[in-house]
Amino acid sequence: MEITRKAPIGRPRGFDADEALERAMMVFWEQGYEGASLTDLTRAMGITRKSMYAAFGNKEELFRKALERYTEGPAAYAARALEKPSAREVATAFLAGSVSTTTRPGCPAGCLGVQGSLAAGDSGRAAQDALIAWRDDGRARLRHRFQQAVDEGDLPPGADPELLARYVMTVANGIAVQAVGGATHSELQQVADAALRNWPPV
Amino acid sequence: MEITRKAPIGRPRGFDADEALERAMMVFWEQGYEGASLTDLTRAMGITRKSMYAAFGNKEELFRKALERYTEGPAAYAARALEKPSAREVATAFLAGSVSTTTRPGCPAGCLGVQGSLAAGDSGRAAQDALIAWRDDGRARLRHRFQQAVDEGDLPPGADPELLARYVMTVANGIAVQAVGGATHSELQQVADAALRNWPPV
DNA sequence: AAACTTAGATACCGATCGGTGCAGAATGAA
DNA sequence: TTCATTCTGCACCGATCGGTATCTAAGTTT
Repeated sequence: MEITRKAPIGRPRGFDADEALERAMMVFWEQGYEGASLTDLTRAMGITRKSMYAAFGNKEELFRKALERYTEGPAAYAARALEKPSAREVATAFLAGSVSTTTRPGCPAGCLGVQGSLAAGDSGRAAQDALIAWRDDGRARLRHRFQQAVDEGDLPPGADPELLARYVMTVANGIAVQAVGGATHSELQQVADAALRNWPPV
Repeated sequence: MEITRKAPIGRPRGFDADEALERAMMVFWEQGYEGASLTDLTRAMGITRKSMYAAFGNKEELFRKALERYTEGPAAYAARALEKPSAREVATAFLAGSVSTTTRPGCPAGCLGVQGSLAAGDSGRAAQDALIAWRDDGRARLRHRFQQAVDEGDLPPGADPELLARYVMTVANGIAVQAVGGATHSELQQVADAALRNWPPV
């Protein structure tokens, strides 16, 4: 029972799947799910349609994998923020990360988790639902973290973790919208600072 | 030189153009520019493609007219908010209006001015630009109003109208995103309250 | 070498996209 | 009535959509 599944017989893949997924993520980030055509995607990935289907399944699965990659890459600031020692630092790091990620040079403006999740035709409904679930998940993690802060006495007993999580997420979503409209890093960081000037907002 | 252009000869229009535009606005509101197909639009408007083209030009012009109608209808809260006597009331009314409009029963969730303006394929770029300009215009009006408040002594001399306008707009944009994700009126009103708990956020 | 799998290129599928052309009926002004 | 215009309805345009088929070439296993 040796585990010798090193190479699965046949000609090996001639492209770097991670690299290709990264490129696809950027296209989805900029154009959204419906706005990104297979022609756009495969051209950016440097592979043919057939190779894409063989490697990733179909457009929807490619999008889901791109979203995962986005979560672990550009959006990793969220997970890092949750590990900060105080609720104030969590909120501060979360918004600062959202500002940086939505205005990073060389990357599309805005947030992949927000792009294309607002309006959708029939073909984009599944992707839209996936993104709403993605944001809900992020909000739930913030809520749990703030609940923990209340339990630890870091936040006052009257603080409402649900409200605080929604508040932080709302500001972050607004920042993503502003970024697409051309707002700069420093402009949005000022907004983030203003949003947290009295924390918690009770 | 009499102005007798009452009826322009020929068979008169057999449908109410305002009513049709209202229906089109709702479709764009829900599905965005690219997500709304001509089939969706004309079915909702109750007219044929030909009639739509004769009355409104093309899809893009229809969208622009729908956006105007949105501004004067569901989004009229913005203009009303600007007339409030103090900056605090302006901000409060603006956010309350955005909460109500993005969660109004019988209307699509979210804001037409934000839907479909984040991600776009090639065919939606013009509409995307129009929406970004629309939001910029709203932000400029807020900025002027807050500048006036500073001039009048309603806001402290150190207050930054630019920042305040962007802050309010950012929260409103975030509220629109949250509404599409299913947030309720009361949840979002709590967020709006939290955002304005210390005003101005200096 | 045989078996197997993938790559690249190209053409194609049915469906839908935004937008038109056409036919025939309807309506009002001249 | 005559003429002009718009109505409805339907078929149609070229282009693009997501996805597939088919070919040959290439590389890695057994």
